[in-house]
Amino acid sequence: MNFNLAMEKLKSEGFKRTPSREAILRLLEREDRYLSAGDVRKALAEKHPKMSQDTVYRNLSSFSEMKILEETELGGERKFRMHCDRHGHHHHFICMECGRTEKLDICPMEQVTLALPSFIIDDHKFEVYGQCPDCCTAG
Amino acid sequence: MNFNLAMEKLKSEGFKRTPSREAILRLLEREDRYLSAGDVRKALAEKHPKMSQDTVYRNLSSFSEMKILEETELGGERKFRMHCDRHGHHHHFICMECGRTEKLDICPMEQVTLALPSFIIDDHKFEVYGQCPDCCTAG
DNA sequence: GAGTAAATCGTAGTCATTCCGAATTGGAAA
DNA sequence: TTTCCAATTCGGAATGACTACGATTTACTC
Repeated sequence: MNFNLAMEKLKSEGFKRTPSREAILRLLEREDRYLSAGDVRKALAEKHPKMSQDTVYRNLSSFSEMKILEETELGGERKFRMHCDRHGHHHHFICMECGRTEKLDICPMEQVTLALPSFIIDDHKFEVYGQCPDCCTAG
Repeated sequence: MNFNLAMEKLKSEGFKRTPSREAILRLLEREDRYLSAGDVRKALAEKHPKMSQDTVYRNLSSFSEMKILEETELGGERKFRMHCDRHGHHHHFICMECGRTEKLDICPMEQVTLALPSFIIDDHKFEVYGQCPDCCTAG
């Protein structure tokens, strides 16, 4: 998803267009990796010094609920990135050095649903952690 | 892993046998599902009212480090369960109602390592969330 | 049984996140 | 364009999980 699509989605869901929301979404579009609320605040501190934490947290949660963002929980923090909606269902490799993500199309959920016939399955999480090629050589 | 094996492991790593550690490990053996530090404190409150949070957190972390426990992060909390060491590498289905877990032998990591030849892969997480058969009918 | 390092206690501190009342503002309606 | 109001934001306080730390107690060795 890109910035313009995200703004359309916001409008269609009855949300207002505010400078805070524009700045947060522009940042996430540019970074293309998982950022925490704190990361967002730091990155916007210069151009938006008065943006409160409440605003950052509330908007990130809203965006995540309406699927503009993808969300995960890592190292005791909630982290967010732009939703990859050009592709179907997918997961990510996450570089623990730089935060870079790599899309993975592999998902074993078909086998899981077959293996658990009497269970209701609502959700799942599949994430791979390590170092990306850039950080392998750098470290 | 069971209580006795866990106590052996503690001894072999030079840890002392204390009433706190016994109580925590007995509880986790009995429950056989993911518990948070808070869950542990509540469950032990009657018989061990003076056990401090420091003791609970420190011991859960130690046990996790030495692979007596398995650990995950769920709903903003660290959760722990006895390590399933009779079986090889595995993952879990986790019931969001009662916390019951079901072992999954399915894991797609071979395909992932093939798909990411120039990445260093250190770890991964694969969890499935939903309702177990008991909670399906109850809910 | 005495000595010592480990473990625990009680409490205070940290950090991410949420809550809340007051002030501001985007955007529809007049 | 101006008015208006619910949505949004701000600032700061509150919450909750987790960690840190000095003082005290305890498990284990000799």
